[in-house]
Amino acid sequence: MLVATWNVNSLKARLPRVEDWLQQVKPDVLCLQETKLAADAFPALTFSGLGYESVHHGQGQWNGVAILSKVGLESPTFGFAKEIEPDPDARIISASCGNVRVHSIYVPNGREVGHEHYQYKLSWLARLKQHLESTTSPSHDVIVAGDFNIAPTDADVWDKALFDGSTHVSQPERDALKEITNWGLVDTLRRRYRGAQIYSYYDYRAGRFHKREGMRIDYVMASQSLADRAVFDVIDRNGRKGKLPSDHCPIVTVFRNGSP
DNA sequence: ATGGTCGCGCAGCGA
Repeated sequence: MLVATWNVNSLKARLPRVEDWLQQVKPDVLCLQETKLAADAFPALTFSGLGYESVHHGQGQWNGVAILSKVGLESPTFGFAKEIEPDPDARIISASCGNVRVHSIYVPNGREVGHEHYQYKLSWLARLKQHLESTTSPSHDVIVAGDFNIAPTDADVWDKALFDGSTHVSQPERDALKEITNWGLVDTLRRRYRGAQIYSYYDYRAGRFHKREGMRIDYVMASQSLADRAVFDVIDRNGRKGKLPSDHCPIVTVFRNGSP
């Protein structure tokens, strides 16, 4: 099963590229973030024409997450589980694709350390852990994929000194991420390419992409049973090239089929 | 050069 995640930075602006990418890569499951679309503007018919079922949690203008699947799409949920303090933003959607529980997430940016939005980010990460604990078990096949807006280690930013003291690298954010991975998730791409300077996001400004000055803040996280079957991981730099790209690359992981 | 670009929506904010 080929699973991918892509922060498209407006699905309206990016739809032609997403269509092309789907036809070239043919993922079984694609998690999208920052659709920036209202519910009634989501192009479900375009995706069904390409063989994909889809679900979308949108609010229009900002945020918005979706899951596309050609291996089944059952039991969708929108936002956090109902016993958890609700999120005013559309940042998480979950569904079962085949036998895998998939969560497409867009973690808040945080803006600046100490900012109100930074506290919201930490709170959101704690609620994500609660959501995982209350909706599924790490002993099952679980995917949490999306834009985490956290560089897990200093190897995940192009200039450690430049980011010193800013969001995405602060210890409380990294600790909150560790809490989530400790629940039972593996960053399969980082496991395969330990220490490699490879990035998923490049600021549009200053020619960052061409200078390879980015951050790795998007990942496909898999529970252990799935991670044991991960046979291929890649950050698709081609997805960031050419005309009208998102500022994020698609991330792809391939899992071998289950059972021995 | 002390910024640099997008997307939103139509000013200026957010990323």
